[in-house]
Amino acid sequence: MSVNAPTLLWFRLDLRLDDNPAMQAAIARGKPIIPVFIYDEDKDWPLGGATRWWLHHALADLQEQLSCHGLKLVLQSGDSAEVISDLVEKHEIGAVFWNRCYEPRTIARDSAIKQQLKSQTIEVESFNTSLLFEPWEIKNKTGNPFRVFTPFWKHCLAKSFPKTINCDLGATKVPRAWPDSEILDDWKLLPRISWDAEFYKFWKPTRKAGLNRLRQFVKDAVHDYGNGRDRPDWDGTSCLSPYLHFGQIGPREIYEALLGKVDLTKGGPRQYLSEIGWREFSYHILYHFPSVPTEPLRPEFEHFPWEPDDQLLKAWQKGQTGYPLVDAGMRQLYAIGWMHNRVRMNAGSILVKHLLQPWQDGARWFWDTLVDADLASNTQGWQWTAGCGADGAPYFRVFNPVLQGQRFDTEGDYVRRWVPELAKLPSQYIHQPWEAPDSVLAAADVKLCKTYPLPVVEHQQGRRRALDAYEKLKFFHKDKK
DNA sequence: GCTCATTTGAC
DNA sequence: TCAAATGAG
Repeated sequence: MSVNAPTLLWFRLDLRLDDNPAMQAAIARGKPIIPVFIYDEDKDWPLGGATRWWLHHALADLQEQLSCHGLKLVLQSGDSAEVISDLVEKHEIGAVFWNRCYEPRTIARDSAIKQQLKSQTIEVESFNTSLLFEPWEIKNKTGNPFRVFTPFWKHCLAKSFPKTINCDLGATKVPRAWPDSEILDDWKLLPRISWDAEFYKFWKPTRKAGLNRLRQFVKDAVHDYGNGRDRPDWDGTSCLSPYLHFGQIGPREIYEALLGKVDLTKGGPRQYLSEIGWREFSYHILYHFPSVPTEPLRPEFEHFPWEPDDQLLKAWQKGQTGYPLVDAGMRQLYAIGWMHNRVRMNAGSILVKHLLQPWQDGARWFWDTLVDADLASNTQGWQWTAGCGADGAPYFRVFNPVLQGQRFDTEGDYVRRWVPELAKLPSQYIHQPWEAPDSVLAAADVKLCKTYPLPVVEHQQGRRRALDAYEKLKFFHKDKK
């Protein structure tokens, strides 16, 4: 091996140069650095349209940042193990560093790659930059993983939080010869039909924009996060989820941005930090129970009497359920690749409870359409909604989308923004157009069943049916025992 | 085994 | 006020 055997720096869901321990290790090694990103499509969870869009821009942004230090981002597509072994051989790589991912298949793949490289006596090391705490570090007193959020997070809060990693980017060394790179545009991550126009209005998928958003959020919204996070008609959430997913911003950076500026022990800031905690918890669960993306964590739910129905699923996907709050959310999702969390809970609840559609179908749709589609968080969210996961909502809690709308979108501005055919309805009726007198409907140009549907399932009836289904499950469970 | 506590609600 | 299962200690 030559004395200057370069370091291969393998980028994955850590698309930033700061607070990047693999990067810092590569710099510290003192050899030329070859950054690479491998487009290796997962067979079970291929990237959805929205995440492909985000990834394209995140990679372009990373290319630009690397070029400031004379570095390139080598793009290769194909099987990760093959691409890496090919690069290692052709470019006499001396070390391979990366930051860890935690999806079950990725763990298996990366472990195999690590072993292979070790057997070739190549230096190889992986690091943590995506989580505050490694999933295997957190255990309850019996040595088992937590299954309930509150004790999990209390346990975490009692530990000292990790600091960001300083990267000495001025000290990077550039290789004499660069490996061939594919062209980002050739990966065709951007949509062919331009359905993404609204994406550009709402998002700036660069690290710098994410940092700006973070700074703004810490300055303004985090103080009233307790109320703001529940209002889809306000701008009260951080909107950092896609940046977090792709690692353009890390949780350590968020923690540090809050530290010293706000009191993290109470109020909005404490609540916001606990949302970062839910992200940690989701990864904890995914790591310890790797089948959760497709299987309910509570085994009795395998026998839940779902009633899969393509028409109902499609009505939900298109935002045609007849419940304005839910439809607004589903259309917001399709338009900008994101939905307010309060509305995600309501949209999920309607699909799973009122419509009796399997939560996995909802999770798949979210996976395809969300810019922040994240296996751990998406899975956790849907299992929570369906009541079949860790720390799930009690089954008898069925959201009433009308009351939720009236409570959290009080004037109906959110509905007006995303369901324009209801825009002229007065606030009193906007969450329940079927209750409006004919004269009000006429004045608002709403023709029920024509311009906007009646609820696909009436609330009381849907609620009753869901509760009955859960009730059956309970008996089945007791019989088995 | 006993006690304590529990993200997001509404009939 | 209600509900009530279950994890954690």
